[in-house]
Amino acid sequence: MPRTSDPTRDRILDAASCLFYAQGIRAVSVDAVAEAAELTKRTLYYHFKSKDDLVAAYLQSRDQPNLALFAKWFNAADGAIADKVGAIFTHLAKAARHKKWKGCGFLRTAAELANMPGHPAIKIGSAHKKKFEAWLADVLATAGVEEPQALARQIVLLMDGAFSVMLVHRDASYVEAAGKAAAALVHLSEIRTAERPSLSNKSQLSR
Amino acid sequence: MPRTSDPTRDRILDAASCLFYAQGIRAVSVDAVAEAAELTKRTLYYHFKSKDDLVAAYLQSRDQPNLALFAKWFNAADGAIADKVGAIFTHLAKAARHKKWKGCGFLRTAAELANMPGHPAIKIGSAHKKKFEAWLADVLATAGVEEPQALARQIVLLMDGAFSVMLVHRDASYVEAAGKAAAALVHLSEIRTAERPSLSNKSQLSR
DNA sequence: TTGTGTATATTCACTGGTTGGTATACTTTA
DNA sequence: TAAAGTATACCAACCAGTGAATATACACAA
Repeated sequence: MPRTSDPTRDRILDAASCLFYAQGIRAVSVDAVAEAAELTKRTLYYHFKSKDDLVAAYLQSRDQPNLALFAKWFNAADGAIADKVGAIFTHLAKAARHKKWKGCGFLRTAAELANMPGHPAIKIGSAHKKKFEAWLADVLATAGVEEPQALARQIVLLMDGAFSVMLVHRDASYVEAAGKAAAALVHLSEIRTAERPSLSNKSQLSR
Repeated sequence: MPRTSDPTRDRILDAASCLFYAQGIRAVSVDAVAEAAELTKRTLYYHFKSKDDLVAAYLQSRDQPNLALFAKWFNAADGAIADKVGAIFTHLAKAARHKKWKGCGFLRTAAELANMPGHPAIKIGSAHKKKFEAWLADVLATAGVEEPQALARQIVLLMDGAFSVMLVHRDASYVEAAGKAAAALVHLSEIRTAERPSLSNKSQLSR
């Protein structure tokens, strides 16, 4: 029976995460992961049944930490809902300026494995993105925004667009542009909400 | 002296485009390209000095056709500027429903080669995306929209976001959502333009 | 027309290295 | 002792790239 924590497995996963994110899936060999984890390939194959399995585990291990980070950025920000959404992009822009930043691991993996639609790693990526979109729709709904699900999807598109465009241009101002667009779309929803005669006008409408 | 058209080179490029787009860069071997082009690997290496060179040529060959396609979709659409921009997304959504569609080759290549920042293929991708953004800013400016460059960038972010998210979810409704967001942002710019007292109100403002 | 030189274009066979994955035996630990 | 975990050594297939020989095409001279 598997223990709840497995140090060796975690060490492999840490090494795999580092390498896969930095260099890509197919560019990193199982040998390279084993060497980085300071053990032999045979041991790695004792803990993971194949490379595909390892790749899936890599993305799975990034699921909760990533979601938690976005939530932290959102919750730590002051101001109206548009400002809190904007804060996510501001933090993202800062992270994107780091040399080691290489975009979104989920999107890059999906891009690389686009010819394997049923790959477990892509399913994990899909679930991750869905979770983020659902969380965003939830906080938007709580803030009383009109059509929170549609707005959340639009913001996700801007965010993932920024992730991807950055890989081509390496210019963090694209992330800021995405943040401005997101804030504008949030304001637009707030205006629509305020205009609706059946609802009392929201006090947090900043202008 | 090289001829203006080189059938053999073109045949290699066609085979490479097919395979690289369908399966990804590192997933396709030079042998596979040579076999698809019905010649030996050694002949391929006579026309291209390396695989990297071939990859760059592949993207270069997609530059103008892609831009022309977007321009065609835009020009063929009737209505206000927001509708013409929306038409690009509508056509994109239709294309995205095809089984063989695998997103944007430029973005996917950049995602796969993210660990090689100076790779010629990424530079070609960057130039391609810049060209599209500049073209979009130009048509927006011609339509009399406020801040055409900022708006063009936001639309590009939505479009590339749709390209990328589609690889994860395979759900064309994301493209439609991006189109709606783009149209909303265009309308927002038009409203701002109409509100500006120093400019006479534009006649093409549809509503 | 025929022969010859030359640059272009193509092929076969090969290299040295890497790949994902495994058969088997050894070591640790409960 | 028995199971879990690790290591050595190995495999067949594949990889990007190359050396040397060859085939083709065309210019020009005899």
